[in-house]
Amino acid sequence: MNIYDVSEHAHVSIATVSRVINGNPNVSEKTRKRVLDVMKELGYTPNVFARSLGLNTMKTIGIMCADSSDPWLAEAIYYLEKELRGNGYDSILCCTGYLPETKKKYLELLRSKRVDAIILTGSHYIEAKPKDNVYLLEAAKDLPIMLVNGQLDGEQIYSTVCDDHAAVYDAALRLYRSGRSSVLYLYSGNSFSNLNKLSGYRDAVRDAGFMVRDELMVLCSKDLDAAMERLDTISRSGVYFDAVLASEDILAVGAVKYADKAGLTIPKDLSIIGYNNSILSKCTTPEITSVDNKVESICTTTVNTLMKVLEEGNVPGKTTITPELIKRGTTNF
Amino acid sequence: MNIYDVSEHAHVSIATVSRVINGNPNVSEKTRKRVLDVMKELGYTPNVFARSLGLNTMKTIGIMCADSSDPWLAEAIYYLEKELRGNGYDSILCCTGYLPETKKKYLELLRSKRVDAIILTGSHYIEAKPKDNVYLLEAAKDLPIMLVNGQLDGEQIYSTVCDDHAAVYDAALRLYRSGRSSVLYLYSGNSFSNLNKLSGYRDAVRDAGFMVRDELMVLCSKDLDAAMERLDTISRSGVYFDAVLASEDILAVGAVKYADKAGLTIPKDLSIIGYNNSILSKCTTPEITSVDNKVESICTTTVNTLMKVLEEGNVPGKTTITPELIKRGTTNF
DNA sequence: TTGTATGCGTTATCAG
DNA sequence: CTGATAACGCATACAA
Repeated sequence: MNIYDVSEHAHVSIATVSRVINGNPNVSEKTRKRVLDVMKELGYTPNVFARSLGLNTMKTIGIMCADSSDPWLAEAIYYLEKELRGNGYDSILCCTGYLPETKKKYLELLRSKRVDAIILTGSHYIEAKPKDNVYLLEAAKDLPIMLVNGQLDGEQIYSTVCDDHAAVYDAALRLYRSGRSSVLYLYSGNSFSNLNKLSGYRDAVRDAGFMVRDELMVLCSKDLDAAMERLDTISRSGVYFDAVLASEDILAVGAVKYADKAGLTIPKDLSIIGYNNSILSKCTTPEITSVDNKVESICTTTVNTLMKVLEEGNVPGKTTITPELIKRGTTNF
Repeated sequence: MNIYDVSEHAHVSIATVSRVINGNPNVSEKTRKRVLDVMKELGYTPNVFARSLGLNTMKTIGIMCADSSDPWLAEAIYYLEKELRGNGYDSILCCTGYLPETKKKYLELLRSKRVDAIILTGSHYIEAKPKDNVYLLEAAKDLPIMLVNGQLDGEQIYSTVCDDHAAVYDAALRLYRSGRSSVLYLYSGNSFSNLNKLSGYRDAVRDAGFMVRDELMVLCSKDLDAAMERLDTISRSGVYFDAVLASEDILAVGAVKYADKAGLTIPKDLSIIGYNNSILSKCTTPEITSVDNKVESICTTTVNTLMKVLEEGNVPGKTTITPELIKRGTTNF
């Protein structure tokens, strides 16, 4: 069942059939109707492979992420896919894990599939050392590279980021202003985004007139129990803190559980702020004040930018989205 | 940069280059090496579009789900993608939402992309009325249809399901055996899976020697606050219950919040069991006893089955996975 | 408005 | 072991 069959049945050439398929206006209404009828009658569907070969594109975007089951990434993927499909593009999903070599390997793989662009979802794709990002600059010579919550300067590389520094700065400052004297910052890694957040925390501590203390900046694996135990250990070791600011909601949940266990009242004895405004922040009692980093905005912006890029339009290399602090029960402001 | 360029540089025919690419053994070691060297030197990558056209397959599977940001579905997608990629297949993601028409539309869309098979993820794809599933039977004439946690009999349709009936039956019975007299069943819809669960609940109530009462089977939207308020309303209306069995963890979280609000002690005054054993079940205090329905097993089984199907192997149309009750703090057994 | 002819980059079937 | 050549199904430049 191909374009030839249709052309025969409709008594026209394949060129005309092709024109009908592609909505070319240079077809008389009469023949157009006849061809459409035949197509329906035969149940004809154009062969995308043949079309792709000629046009050298399949209208497909590669979406890379470390782990699509991570709540934030899952939500991002949801919006990206929806938005891309709305623009007539398919999405090939590719979960790369967190290892640099595999990220690189999968990027190559997607590239060999001739996708029209690649979206790197999440802040884990930008490494601290510039040389570790060279492969992205290299790839961007062939196709547009879109960064969701990550930033890198380069030709054909487009970043849409949430202003994490400002968000954490603001959150920390509010804690101090509400009477807290010792805000512990709990974070889960050294990604681009995490480094920004940490720097926001540092600046806030200084601007609030306090000392930045190493023992109050705590690295911890992205796990509820780990966070809880970490805080417990720190407290027992004699370090005092009356607020926890976390780089992820799950760590903030850990903080709530720690408070429960230690018999602390929230927010009186311990204030807590999470990050991402995910469903997790609503599962605890009290519910967790959390930074909403606007996944949906970031993703729709990314896709809109990409569409403009693919239409050869001129677009900025970086767009910044402003986060918002959602106040709930773990803070007293 | 194509196979002709390589053939010229290597002084062989394109047939030989093609043989090298595809690992055909009928090539002398010497020429193979020469060709490989040239390919590397030129940075040649085979054009997947041309290859697809010839072979009439792109080694790509369509993954449909209602909403990839739903935690259970997100996890399923993660495992499916990983497993498929391990077998050399790409995954095209397609979020269809919950409306029958759009599900149908997107199925057709994926079909027109000539994917090698379609995986329907989640129990929302099987409708109660047989006629509403006819389109799946129709599609299955062209390609394998895999159901993840849904069941439908038909040629080229393969189901991998969790025994939800048994899981809920078992959970409810344990509640009664632990001294509960009035177990409220809270559920969020009438999908295939939900109907199975409900029937498991009913059977357990009877087998425990109690009456099945309509007011204890409560339909509620899949939302934390909705669940909490629903329970509150029911309780105020004079209906007594000392246990809540939920069809989703999020509803169980709502039950925990209800207990907090109503001043009930968990599990003494109110026992709670959730479903899915998701991260949500660990966020509350106490943590929620929940049914683990083995997402990973279901997904790897699905992909393994699919691979056998694509190799023309003989495989069963239905595989059942046994769930497991994970005991935590919201029950006293 | 319609038709003819050609190219897109492979794979696979033959013949050597 | 290697090479020539015909599909694969479509889009499009050019001709009519």
